[in-house]
Amino acid sequence: MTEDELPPRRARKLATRQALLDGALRLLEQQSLTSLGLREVTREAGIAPAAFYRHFGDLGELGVALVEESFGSLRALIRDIRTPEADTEDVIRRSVDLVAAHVRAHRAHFCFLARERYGGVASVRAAIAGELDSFVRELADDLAAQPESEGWSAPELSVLARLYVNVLMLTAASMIEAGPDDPAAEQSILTEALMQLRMITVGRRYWTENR
Amino acid sequence: MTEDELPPRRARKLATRQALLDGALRLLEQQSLTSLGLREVTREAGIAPAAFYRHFGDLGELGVALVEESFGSLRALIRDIRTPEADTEDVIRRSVDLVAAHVRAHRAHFCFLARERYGGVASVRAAIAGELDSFVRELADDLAAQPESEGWSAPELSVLARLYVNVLMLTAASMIEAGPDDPAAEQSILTEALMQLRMITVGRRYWTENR
DNA sequence: GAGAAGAGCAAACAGTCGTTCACCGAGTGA
DNA sequence: TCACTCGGTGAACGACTGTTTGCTCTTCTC
Repeated sequence: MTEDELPPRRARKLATRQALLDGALRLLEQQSLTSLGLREVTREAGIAPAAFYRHFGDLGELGVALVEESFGSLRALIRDIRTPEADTEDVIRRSVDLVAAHVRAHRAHFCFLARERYGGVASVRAAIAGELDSFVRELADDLAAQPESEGWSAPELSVLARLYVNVLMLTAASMIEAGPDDPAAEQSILTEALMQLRMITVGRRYWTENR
Repeated sequence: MTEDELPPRRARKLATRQALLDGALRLLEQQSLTSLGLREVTREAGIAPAAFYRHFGDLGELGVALVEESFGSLRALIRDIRTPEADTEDVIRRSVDLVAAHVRAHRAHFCFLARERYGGVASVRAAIAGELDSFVRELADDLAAQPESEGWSAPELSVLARLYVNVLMLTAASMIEAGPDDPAAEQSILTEALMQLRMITVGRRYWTENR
């Protein structure tokens, strides 16, 4: 096994930086980024207020860092969803299951993304939009590689991909809003998402002959 | 023509209440409800901080009132969209146009709704969700009355209606994010929304034979 | 026209806020 | 080993916060 691989100096700095991110994320489950206080965050992280400036110049910077962290864990989910060959129904079903599992495992991250996607900090909104765009592009590429996409133009595939992504993001947001302790509500949200994805996919199948 | 119809006492009270709502809405274009300050709002409305309590016990109460006001203007839009008989393509096109016009006319209201739909104040989130639910129910009823809905169950119609509503709400949110002075971006958002609605509608047409 | 009601005000309350500053002490690199 | 870098500290700053209190002055009610 390898050693820590990091000089203790940098390691400690990264650790308290992470403490700041974790503390902020915890607080952001109940409020929005614009209402977050610098002292509040440092209190939650267990450091002095002034130490904040050693890591971020601004609470907005911390917000952007949180976006990167959130999408970092999302990328694993995306990689799991992207399986080139499989029955369409299976892909849909597995996508919904994976999103559900991921929301359960990273509730705070999704809560943050849902809240700040149209929140009050422009730089954070832009960061989220950019990450979602690259997600949409990846999905559009995957869709393009499938035989069902014969006769589809690139813009059409992009629009379809965004529709899929939006449904999944709204599903995640609904799960967050339902709370973690309501399996019945969660189940109905997931079956609804399943049906919406199926409807869209039926539309996709007959699109070229009805466009 | 009729007189003011209102005792001057109540009229004045309603006027300053409206000034509070207007001022808050103006501030909420750049921040979120949880970060809104009571003094900030009263300053914007031109009254003393203490006078706030004559109208609302709480900033959350003001938020709920803003939800009602926002959906009040939305209801006019919904009534316009609901036209029993028309070609499906026409309905889609007209819906997108109406949403676009309504966003342009009531930008601040949509900005508020997009931001607080998953924002930090639970009572406001609940109020928005409730209004959206009743919107979904109305649309589902309209859809049920159409001949294309033969063979559809009530839950299926509800799911479809929610999908339509979500697309329209996300379209509005995208328009807000693009800003009022970018006609090119606005046009591409609207054509994307149009295509998404068409794809869903194709799915609807072939749903019963592919479900 | 007298008295009650109530919308709005200024002032004061104890807190909290973001930011700056000099300073400490442990890790770093020669 | 010695100078140095630098993450973290505690104190202090003025500004701003939500809420309460007692008070005006207009409007309503009888």
